[in-house]
Parts: sequence; C-alpha cells; structure tokens
Amino acid sequence: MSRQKEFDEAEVLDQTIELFRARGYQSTSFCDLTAALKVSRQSLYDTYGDKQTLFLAALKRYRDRGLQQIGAVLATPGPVRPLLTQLFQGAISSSCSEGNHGCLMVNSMVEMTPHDANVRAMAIAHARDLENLLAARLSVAQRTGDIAKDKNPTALARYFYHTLLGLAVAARALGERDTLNTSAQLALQILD
Amino acid sequence: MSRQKEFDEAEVLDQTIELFRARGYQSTSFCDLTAALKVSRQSLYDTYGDKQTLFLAALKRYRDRGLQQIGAVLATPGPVRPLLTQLFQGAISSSCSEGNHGCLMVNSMVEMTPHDANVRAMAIAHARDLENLLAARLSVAQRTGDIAKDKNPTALARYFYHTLLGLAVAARALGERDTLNTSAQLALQILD
DNA sequence: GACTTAACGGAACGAATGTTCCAGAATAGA
DNA sequence: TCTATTCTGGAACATTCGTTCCGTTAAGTC
Repeated sequence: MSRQKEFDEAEVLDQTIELFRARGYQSTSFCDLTAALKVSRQSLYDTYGDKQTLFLAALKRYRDRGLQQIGAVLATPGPVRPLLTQLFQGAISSSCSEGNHGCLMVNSMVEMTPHDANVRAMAIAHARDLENLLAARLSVAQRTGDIAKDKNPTALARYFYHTLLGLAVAARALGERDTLNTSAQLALQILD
Repeated sequence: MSRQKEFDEAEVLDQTIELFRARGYQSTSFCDLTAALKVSRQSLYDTYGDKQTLFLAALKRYRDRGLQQIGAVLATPGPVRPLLTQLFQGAISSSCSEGNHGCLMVNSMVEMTPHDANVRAMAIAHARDLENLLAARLSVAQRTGDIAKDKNPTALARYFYHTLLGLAVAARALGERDTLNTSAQLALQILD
C-alpha cells in the first residue's frame, strides 16, 4: 500500500449531490465540480470515472439516504397521521433548504428520464420502493383501526407519492414553504 | 412586398413545443430543430432570433393555449366536480400522449428555473394565473352551495395546482396513465 | 532508501454547439 | 424585366465541454 486519499469520498459525493441538485446534470460542468469540490480534475476521474458515473453514484447515494430516512420515520409505532405529516414536512424542508433546489431525484426524473436508461430505471425503482413503504405502513394503520378499512393502501400510497413530486417541483420553481405545508396538510385529509 | 414565407409560423412553433417538451431545452440542439421542423437554419434565425428567443416564444404559446383551454373548461356552468375531473384528465392525457413527455411548463420549471430569469418569471405568473382561475371557480361553487363554505378556495386551488405538477412529473418519468387518474380522483375527494 | 500509489496541473484533442457570413437560387409584386 | 424578399446550403468561427496524456511532487509502506 501507499499514500491515502486526501479527501473523504463520501463527503465529496455529498457535495456533488448538492451541485447536481442545484443546477441539474447538464448545466453542471466538470469544471464546476472540481472548483466546488476542491478536488483536482484528474483525481475525480481516477476515483469516480467519468461525469455520468459520478452522477449516478451521487444519485444512488441520495436515493439510499432518502429511503433510509423515510423508512426510519415510517417505522415509528403509533398513529400514521403525525408520521406522514413529519414525512411531508421533511420533504418540503429538504426541498426548500439552501435556496430551493428541490429534490435531486425529481429533478433528474424530469431532466434525464427520456435520454438516460439508468436514471429511468432508478426512478421507477425508487417510485416503487416509496410506494411499497407507504402502502405497507398504511396497511398496518388499517389493521389497527387507525384509518378506515375501505380505503386502498396502494392507491393512497401512490397518491401521496404523486403529491410529493408536485411539492418538490413547486419548491424548486416557486419556493413558498408555507403554501407547500398547507397543501401537504390538505393532501393528508384524505385519510379522514 | 415580395416572396412570402413558405412555412406557417404557428405550425412551426407547435412543432417546436413538441421537441422542447420531449427532450428539454439543453438537449434539443439547433440542428435537431432544423431537422425536425424542415426549416433551414438561416430561416429559423431570421424569423425567430436565437435559440433562447425561439424557446421562450414556444413556451409562451404553450402557456397561452393551456390557460385558454383550462379557462374554457372552468367557464362551463354547473357543478365543479365534473369540471375538475375533466381538467385533471385532460392534463394527464396531454402529459401522457405521444410518449409521456409531460408538460413543457413543468419540465421547464425544473430544468431552467434556477438559471433563467425569464422562465422563472413565466412560471411564477403561470402558477398565479392557474391558482386564480381555480380559486375563482371554487368560490363560485361555494356560493352556489356546491362545496362546503368552510373550505379555503385559495388553499384548495394551490393544492390542486401542486397535484397537477406531481402528475406531470409522474407522467413523464413513469407513465402509467391509470395510476395517475386514480390519484386525480383521490385528490378531488377533498371537496367532499 | 526503494517502491507504490495518489495528488496535481498544464497541455492538448476531438466533438458538439450556437451563431454568423455569404453567395446563389427561387418567388412574388411593381 | 427589375427589384425586393425569402430559401438554402456551405463554410467558418468562437466557445464550451468531457476526456486523456504526461510529468512532477508528495505521502505512506516495506
């Protein structure tokens, strides 16, 4: 063995996430990356490969982190409504923080899904994962009598997922955190 | 005067809309445009100016056409619920038709809003216009006893707008028309 | 001290892109 | 027929971008 890397790969990925989230894939040049990450061009290539590979790694990390957080929230026992409120508020907060950059996954779905098969596959899988997480938790809530038994957990899960997509776009383009929170609150009324 | 233009400017703009809607602004090169529109490069420049100007003209046309259609739907007298159902179905249908390209305005909001002040301004104005149209119609429905008086028309309008954003993104990235229609149906339950 | 690996930065390349210039051909009206 | 305007296509330009090559320096291990 020999010299160790001078930068923390995870930390660099986190900053990469923020850059791509703010400006999108195409508008973020490799120069932008090296400048912001303070890693030399060649080191970036050596460590992560080309721009697309780096982007996919960042997107994967972003997705995994998000799924884990949401899973943790939904794993909390007790009534669902406060959990879902927390989930929506977290999503809004994340999308609005540090300059309304929205959600990297949502942004990438819009920007890259037609061209890039990798991103499309990740987006579809992510949608399915989120819907499954939500549907499972809603089913539990149904069994415990927390929500009415005549509702369809899968349809509700997809509906909440679609709502989250809309909030992410609105956060990026319009900001207005309060308005988004109101909409989230309204969306949750469907459980009543 | 002398020789007349060989192409219909409006028709060219319509095709431009479809191209930008399918691939986004950056991924649509001027070569793509001239090839698809069957108008020579120079004629395009002479008629519309540069790429950005052409894009803005297409986006304006798209927005105006959409607002007019929605206005026409909402101007229909009678109960609101079927009107809103029609509106949602129309949006889903448009976003899913011809290969799930979504909505040009939504796509542009995500792709261009951070960089381009023109697009940002148009997006904000469009959101306000849509919300106003919806809120006005909901207020009417409230006065006629069509929906409960304790609801906030503005909040509902924004909520519906956010839902439409989400459906457009899902249409582009995931397709699944039936799922989207189910979500639209669920979103409308808030009026009950 | 030798070897391996990483960081760094300059140079360059090939491709794509938006845009302009120009000259020739075509078409309409005076 | 003359003239004005448009269409068309080739050529070229400047710029940006992703990427590679290469030589030098630095750090950690045997």
